[in-house]
This record gives sequence, C-alpha cells and structure tokens, in this order.
Amino acid sequence: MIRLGYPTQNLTIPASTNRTLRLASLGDPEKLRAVVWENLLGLETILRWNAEHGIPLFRMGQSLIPFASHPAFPYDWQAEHGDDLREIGELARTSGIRLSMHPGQFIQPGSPKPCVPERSLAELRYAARVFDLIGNLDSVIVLHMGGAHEDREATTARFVEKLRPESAVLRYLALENDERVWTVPEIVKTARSLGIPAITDSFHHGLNPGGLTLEKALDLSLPSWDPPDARPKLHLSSQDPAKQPGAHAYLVDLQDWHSLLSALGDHEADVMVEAKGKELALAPLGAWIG
DNA sequence: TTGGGTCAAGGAGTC
DNA sequence: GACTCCTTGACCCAA
Repeated sequence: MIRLGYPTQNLTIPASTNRTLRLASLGDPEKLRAVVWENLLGLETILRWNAEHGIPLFRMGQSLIPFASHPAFPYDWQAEHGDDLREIGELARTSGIRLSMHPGQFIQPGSPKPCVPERSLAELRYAARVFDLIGNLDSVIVLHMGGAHEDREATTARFVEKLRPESAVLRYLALENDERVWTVPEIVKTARSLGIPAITDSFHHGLNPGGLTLEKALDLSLPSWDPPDARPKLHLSSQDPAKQPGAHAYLVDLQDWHSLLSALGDHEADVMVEAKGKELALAPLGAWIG
C-alpha cells in the first residue's frame, strides 16, 4: 500500500502550522503564545481534515513553536504546551496519521564552524522533544546532510560524531538525499553508521542520481526502514518548469508519479508530496493508488 | 492599501 | 559579487 501526505499547511481550509514572528518580537511573550496557539490549533484542524479525507501523513512546520531552540525564548514551552501536544498526539494516533518535521537548510551538524553544529543540535533536540510530547513512535525528523565543505569524508565524520551521542534525536531521525551534494548511496551509508533510516527524494535523486536508477536507489534506502513499525518514507515532487532546476512545482507531474510507482514495484511506502499546491497535489495521485 | 525588501541561521550553484 | 534555490510568513517602509 502507498500512503500519501503533504507538508506544513492546508490551502483548502485554509490552515497553517508554520506561523512565526520576528526575533525582535520574542520580547512579547503574549504575542508569541498567541502564534503558538494558532499553530497548534492549525495542526489540530488539519489533522481532523486529514482524517475526514483519508490522508494519513502530515509534516508539521518547523516554526510550530517559533524560536523554541533560541536562547532568547522567554518561557518553558514544554510545560506550557505539553498538554496540547499530547492531545494532538492522541488525535493523530486515533486518526491513523503519521507526523513528521523537516528542519531547514540552516541545520548543519557537519559544518566545520563550531557554533553551527551546536545551534543545529539545539534545533534537532527541540524537534525530538516535540515528538516526545506527542508520543507517537512512528514520527520522523527528516534531515539533509547539509554542505560538503570541500571534504566529503571529513564532513561525514563530523556529522556522525556530532549526532552519535544524540540518542533522543536519533530515535526519530532519518536522512534524506539532496539535489546537489549528497546522493542516496552516501546518505544510506551515513544513516547506517548512525543506525537510522534513509529517505529517497525522487526529485532530488533525478537531479543528483550518483549513477543509480531510481529503482536501485530505492533498493538501498527501503531496507533501512523496519516495517511494520516504521514504514519506509519517500519524498515526491516535480520541477517547476518556469524556474531553475530544484524549484518545486505546484502539482506533481504524473510522469514522475508513475516513475516512482514503477520503481517501487510491490514495496509499501509513505510518500510525502512536496508540492507548492500542498493537499491539492494529492487528488490527481490518489486515483492511481490501487 | 499595496508591494517590495528584509528578517536567526548555511551552503552550493548559476550568471 | 549578486542572485537563486532549498520554505513561509512577519513586519517595516515607501509609494
């Protein structure tokens, strides 16, 4: 069975889990609390909508609790929002919805600059803590390996060294290939050395295939998951024809979808559709899921 | 009221 | 060296 999902917001309702504020506004805790409350309410609304529409995956925005990992964050967010997160976890569980997060491009545990990995780990610990409170073990933190810093081996070694002690993060973490730097075989190798799974992004793989067909790439990444508790995750998107290579399109090109289905064969997978059209991009694909 | 530029943070690539 | 892409919204400012 193939299951589909979408990230951060729902354009139909509409609702978002990614409202934020400027750093300068952190000095106003009431304003911050209001933004967090809107994000949590947005998440609950989206989960109910997903349950009604049979969509079993959703990726929360990284700004669910804006600046939670920042030293200037003004209150104990785990104490204040823990009950809400536990209730959201219960709602997701009873609705059969798997949640994920995708820390952004600034998260670089392998950077040679000392302060960058430290800030990155703080952000990853925040994401892991959110999932601890949500309480669902099938949750996933999706991470790119970041830059190569002109020395792939040294960067990989730093990346592994920084993350290996982070058992609370590794519990949820999965590595994803990217469109420029790290290929599927490279992230699978690094993921294995950390004892975590790897996600193949079919769009990124097309731009940075490392000499492998999509089918061969899936042969490497799918076994890194351990179903039924951890169904394999994949990413699917298409090129925006009006923009530079790497820019995501509003919908998914059906040719890309069929290529993924063909490469998957009989394998089961959870497919996160990274389209600008969010949930609107799922309907044309759903008709093809048998 | 609108549209543009910038905002916590990194890095790689194009032109 | 400036701009764009990975993502989305906030918020200030000029017109």
